[in-house]
Amino acid sequence: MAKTDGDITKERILQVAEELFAEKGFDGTGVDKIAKSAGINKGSIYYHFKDKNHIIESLFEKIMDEIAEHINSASNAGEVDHNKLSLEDKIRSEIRYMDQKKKIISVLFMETLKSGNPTDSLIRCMEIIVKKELNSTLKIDKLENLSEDEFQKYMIHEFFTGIIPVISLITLKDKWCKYFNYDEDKLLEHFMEAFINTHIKSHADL
Amino acid sequence: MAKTDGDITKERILQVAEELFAEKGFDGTGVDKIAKSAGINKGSIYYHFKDKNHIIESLFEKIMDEIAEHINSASNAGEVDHNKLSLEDKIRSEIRYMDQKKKIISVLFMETLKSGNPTDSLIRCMEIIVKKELNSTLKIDKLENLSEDEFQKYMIHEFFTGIIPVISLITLKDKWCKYFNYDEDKLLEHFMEAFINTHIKSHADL
Amino acid sequence: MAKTDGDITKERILQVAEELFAEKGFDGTGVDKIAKSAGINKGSIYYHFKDKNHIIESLFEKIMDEIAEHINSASNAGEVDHNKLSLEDKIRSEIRYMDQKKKIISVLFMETLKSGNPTDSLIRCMEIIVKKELNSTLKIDKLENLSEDEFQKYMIHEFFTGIIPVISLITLKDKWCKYFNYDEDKLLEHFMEAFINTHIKSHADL
Amino acid sequence: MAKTDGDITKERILQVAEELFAEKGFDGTGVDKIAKSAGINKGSIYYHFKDKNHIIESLFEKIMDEIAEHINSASNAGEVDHNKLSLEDKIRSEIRYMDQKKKIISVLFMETLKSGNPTDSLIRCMEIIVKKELNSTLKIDKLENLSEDEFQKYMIHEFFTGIIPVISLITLKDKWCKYFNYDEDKLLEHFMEAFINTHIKSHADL
DNA sequence: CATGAATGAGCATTCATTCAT
DNA sequence: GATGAATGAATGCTCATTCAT
Repeated sequence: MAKTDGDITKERILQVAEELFAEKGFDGTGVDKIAKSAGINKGSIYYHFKDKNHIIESLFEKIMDEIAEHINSASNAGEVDHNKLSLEDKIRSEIRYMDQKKKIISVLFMETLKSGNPTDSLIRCMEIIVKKELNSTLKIDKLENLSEDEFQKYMIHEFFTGIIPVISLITLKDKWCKYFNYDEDKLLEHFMEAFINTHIKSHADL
Repeated sequence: MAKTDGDITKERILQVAEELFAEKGFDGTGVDKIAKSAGINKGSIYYHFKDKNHIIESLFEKIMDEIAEHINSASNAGEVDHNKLSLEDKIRSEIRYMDQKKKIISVLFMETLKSGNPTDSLIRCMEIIVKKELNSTLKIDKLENLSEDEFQKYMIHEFFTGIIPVISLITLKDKWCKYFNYDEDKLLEHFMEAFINTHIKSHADL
Repeated sequence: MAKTDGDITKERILQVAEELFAEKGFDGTGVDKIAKSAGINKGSIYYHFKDKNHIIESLFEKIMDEIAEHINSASNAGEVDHNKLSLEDKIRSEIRYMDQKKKIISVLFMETLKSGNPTDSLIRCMEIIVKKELNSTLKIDKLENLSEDEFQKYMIHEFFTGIIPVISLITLKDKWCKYFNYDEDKLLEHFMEAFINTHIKSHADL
Repeated sequence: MAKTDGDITKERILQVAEELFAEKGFDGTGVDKIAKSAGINKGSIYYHFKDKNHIIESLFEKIMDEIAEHINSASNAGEVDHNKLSLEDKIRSEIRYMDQKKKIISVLFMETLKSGNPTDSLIRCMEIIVKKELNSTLKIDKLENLSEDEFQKYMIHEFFTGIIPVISLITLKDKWCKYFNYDEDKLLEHFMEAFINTHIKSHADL
């Protein structure tokens, strides 16, 4: 299970690609640049990935696995630790977690916005989160017991008023702060207040 | 003031470019393709636009002007007509308006998500809307009377829990419906409910 | 015989083209740029000149006519005025004259250096000068009396050790002075000395 | 130290480029044509050279290195061999050497003639030769002992009445012979005579 | 005469991809 | 596993030229 040289190279490619895709977009990033930034030979990339698309697909799979794992570990590790946290702290903690993933989330977002692209990974990825969230929010044993409409109702609520504001915050905060010349911490505070007064408050009504 | 041949060509380029950028992204769209889709010669594009960037910039300027004008005309035309509408209807009407602009908004969104891009047009564009909204929401004569922090507080609230959910709805709804095989009208209904229960409700507290 | 608007435009085109060709070379200069620099419409150029080549050809004809005229007027106007000048002053005066034409001479030179170009205008142009010079140097009534070899002998002597050093001085002096950070007047003095000690001195032997 | 495939390709590019640049000039030669003439793919050129300018720069560096080496080897190999040659033979030998380099010298000349071009390679290149020549002509131990003006005096003399006639002969002789329908060998003889009667004779006075 | 607009071929350059070593 | 080298299609852009008005 030890990491081979190849594994290390592969990981470096993914790491660098994530960075560059977030900076310039998938189409705006050349394989050449990935290779150069990773300090490896361009041909090497094609040893590890069948083509450029395979790189972004791997990135998408990786983030989806990580999020799934994060969600499970959170609820497991939790019970004791996690439940002691206030709701606000939980949200802050989630935002902090998301912030670590902001690069790949930006990429996910950009690609999903392209209408001519079958990519729906942002939705697929966020579905994992929302389903989990729904699971803990609702006192229902099984999600499957919900009618499609009820499922969509919650899904849409969580996605558009919960997830989307958070990932927008994360992916846009740098530009926001630069544009308004505003402090990031203050932005986060105001966001928290707004988020609690909208999305979180609405949870009480469910 | 009559439209010259050149103006018509220029408009067709812009029109086609908007469509294609929304489909494949800015970097994913070749100037060749724009020309072919517009039924004109590639060189012609460079007669009207100094380079490819100039096309997207023109598109951004155009949407910003249109939105500014839309906002003004809405509040002016209003008083009688507009005020008769229920709040819900007003929101629906705004969503319908935004829906017409969804292509360029997608492009705006994608480009703003690229961290290595100075583009902040999405923010700049939405700032116009939020400022106007703030103006009518608050009973304050002048926005300038607000402290920077208070201004940011409202701005952040409106942007991340008001505007962002709406433009996400608009730009992602096609993929959402396809992914979940769900009806667009129903999606809209659920969104409306969620939006009212979160963002709109929070307005009462201001 | 009055200059029409068209004539003025044509002259401006030629003037600007000369400037730009000397700066960037014929191939390095776009018709677009000529038009822009001349402050006229690109199509206009094609009213006055059938194609880009026609511009440079006109330029070449013009300089050849001017030089022919200069040579005749010099020897005519002369006799009194001109003959009063010392040999050195005559050379200085010729160099000053050439200096006014340095742009077109540069172009002539560049184009003649291209082996794949039928252009031999530099040679043709300089032939005029050398023939004239020979005429006044030699006490022979008719150049035609010379055998081909004798003609070539003088021609080659005048061209390569007389004309060429002078036009090289003229076309390269700016770069020389910049490269060595040397004063132009001093360069001219040193050149004069060298020129007199080589080419001019050799005239005594003829 | 063995030549790799890449080195061979690179050399072929340089070789072909030199030929074509001399024929049509730098701006008149497309990268496409270089590739086709070299029998390689266009993209390959950009693997070996960062851009078109890099090709000409490499060519300039190469000739400068070669000339520097030629000059050193000439004076070293010499003493015995070389000094046995008559002055005339030495000149002929130098002309023959220059003739081998006439293509790149033409290019050097053309580019240096463009006023809008920082290129001063012709001067820089010839400086090497003149300095060396000065070293052997003058009985002075160190060039550095000369005042700037004295240095310039000799430099200008050698350059404009020595080097320039020679490289003009070399770069223009084909056109001269074609224009006058004259024999190349005879041209060379006449040039030699003229050159000896001007530049070489002047050396006696130094 | 001059202009705005267009055209298609050509330009330098970059792309994703392949493959022998 | 990794590298250097190559390939051909496509990129963004400029070119000389044309022509209706």
